[in-house]
Amino acid sequence: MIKITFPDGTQKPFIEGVSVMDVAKSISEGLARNILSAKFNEKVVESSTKLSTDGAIIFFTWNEKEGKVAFWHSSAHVLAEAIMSLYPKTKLTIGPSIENGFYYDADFGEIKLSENNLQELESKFIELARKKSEFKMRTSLKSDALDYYNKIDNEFKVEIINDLNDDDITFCDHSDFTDLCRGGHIPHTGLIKAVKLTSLAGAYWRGDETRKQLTRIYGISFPKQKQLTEYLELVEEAKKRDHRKIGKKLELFTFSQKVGAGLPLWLPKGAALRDRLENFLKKAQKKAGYQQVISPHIGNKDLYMTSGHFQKYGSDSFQPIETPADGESFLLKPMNCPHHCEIFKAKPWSYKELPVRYAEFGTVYRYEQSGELHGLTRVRSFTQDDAHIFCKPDQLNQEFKNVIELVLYVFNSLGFNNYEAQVSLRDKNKPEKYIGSDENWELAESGIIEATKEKNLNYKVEYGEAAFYGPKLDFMVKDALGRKWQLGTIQVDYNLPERFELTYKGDDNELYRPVMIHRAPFGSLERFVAILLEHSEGNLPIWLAPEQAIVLCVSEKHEKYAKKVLNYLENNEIRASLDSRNETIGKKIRQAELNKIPFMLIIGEKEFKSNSVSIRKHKQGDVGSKSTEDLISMIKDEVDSSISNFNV
RNA sequence: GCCGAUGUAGCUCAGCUGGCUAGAGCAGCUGAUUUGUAAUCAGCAGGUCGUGGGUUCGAGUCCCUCCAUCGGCUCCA
Repeated sequence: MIKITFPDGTQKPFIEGVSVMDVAKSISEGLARNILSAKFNEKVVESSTKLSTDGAIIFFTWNEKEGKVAFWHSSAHVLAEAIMSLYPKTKLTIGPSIENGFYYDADFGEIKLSENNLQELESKFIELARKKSEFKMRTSLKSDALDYYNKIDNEFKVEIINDLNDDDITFCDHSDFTDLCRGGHIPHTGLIKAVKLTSLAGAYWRGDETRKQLTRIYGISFPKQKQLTEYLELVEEAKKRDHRKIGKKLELFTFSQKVGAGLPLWLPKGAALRDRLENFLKKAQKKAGYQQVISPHIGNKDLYMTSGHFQKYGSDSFQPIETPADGESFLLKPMNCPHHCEIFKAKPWSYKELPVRYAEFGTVYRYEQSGELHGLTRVRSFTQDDAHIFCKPDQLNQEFKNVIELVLYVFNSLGFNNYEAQVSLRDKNKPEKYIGSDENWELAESGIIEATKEKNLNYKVEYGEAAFYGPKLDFMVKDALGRKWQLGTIQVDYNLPERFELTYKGDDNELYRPVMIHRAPFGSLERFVAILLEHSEGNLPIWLAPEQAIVLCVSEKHEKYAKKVLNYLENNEIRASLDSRNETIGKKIRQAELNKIPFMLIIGEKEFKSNSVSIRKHKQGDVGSKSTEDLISMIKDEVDSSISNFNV
């Protein structure tokens, strides 16, 4: 007999060799029907796994993440089976579960798959799933596994197996299909009731651009048809939050083929919105001791040779601008730091004057790959809310923490509560990707980690994500479709000060090297506005809203009084407009609602006579009428309470 | 840059297997109406069908080039 402990602490004896599924059945038939995955002593097991020792068991259903992982991973197996049955010459590679669904990467050889083929794959998938084939794990010798894949000429699987350290290789069989696999499956294929193969994409083998491009099929599956329908509806809903749509509708920005891909054009309302964001940050930065500087949009190539950016990015970037003079060339500014370094160099510094904090809303230009452009989130011209702090090494920790404070203030003020903090360090195996000494890197990395810990930030570490001159603390936020984007960033840099030979004089009359912090709470205005629009669905906080109020008159007869009200609003610095068109009040309201204007002020005979306005709030409807004075204070109160102040 | 898809009026879309002067709704303009909390009615105007080439008696429709956009991959100072 073995003793099995359940999550609630109870223990039950079982005959040695009892299967995970049998244990589940002993609790209830219902659980047994719903179980998708299980862990025994912290290890993922199959439902068919036979247990032979004492231990703790946890079952997972669709409601748990682990259940979904097993479900989607198993779905990838069925997809692979469907692929092999329709395209027998395909070489399978890998097929993991992902955040929302799963994919399988395969080499289809000469066959060019298009989205039309997904339909038949989907039908085949369902046909195979309905067979209710059990997933069974099987162990094989490494040499046998290699023989098998060499025989069917699958160099990808051979490579995977060769990279495995284990002597025993595991396979997962279901029906007549087998695949190299680590394990973690649902009991049988029949549990997969609904599947949608969502898209087709090219993906490089092992994510390496220089290696073979495979065909990736993305899909998502569910235990119930209804869940699939709901999921697809959710995706449709999310698409409505797309900043590209909202931005167009609200007339914030546009693109022009003639101007060029990835070069956003800000329309008046969008430009004004940016202006408000800039002023908001400028105000906080002033309090935090930053000084605004301004640098040109181009810089001599030598500047970027000194910084190292040209060597690193020169060939993949906008090419230098040549002048009539011999050997003179300029680069479009791809970042502001070198300029700020030169600003710092404009005069000698005493340790008493540090830290120096230079801020600039600097527009930069980067030649992003054509396939990478994406609305406002990935563009070729964007404005960073950039600043560089030059400080003494012993000031670094405090300065870094102050910057975290500022970033969090920005995020909180704009309602980004679901950010992810990421410490991006270098990949020590690829020293060629970075500049500077190991010693400087160690200092910078430990500096970031220390300060981040002291601020009690929850963070995860990513290796190989650092900038080439230093490590970063990035703040990642998801868009409407769950894609992660880096917004705020704080970087510690010991290297550029060295390359630019920046110095300050210490109390011992010796010259010292300052440390540099690069930071941008928004990241870029473009990306920030994009994510802000997706999060708010275009319903911006009222202090940011392009239009805070609109006066709607019931008929043209009331235009004169309406103008008076508008005037009054404008004199009180409320952004407002008047809709006095010859249209019904219903239509004007509808349009104001669609334009997401927070306050709609309706004016007709009644209001004219009583010298009042009838107030309707966006998404809320009629909230009664008020005198114009009360209206102003009501709006002002709401504006004031929608923005918080930065306290140092 | 790579894989796949898409591109028709300012916007959202229709246009079957190639066949008369390319359609609709919204927006716009003109007129009627003077309106009370999410679309008043009528008329008018608006399109080199992304671009360039090709096949054909004939191309929005088929083929190729390029451009742009969308979903991914790679990249992201």
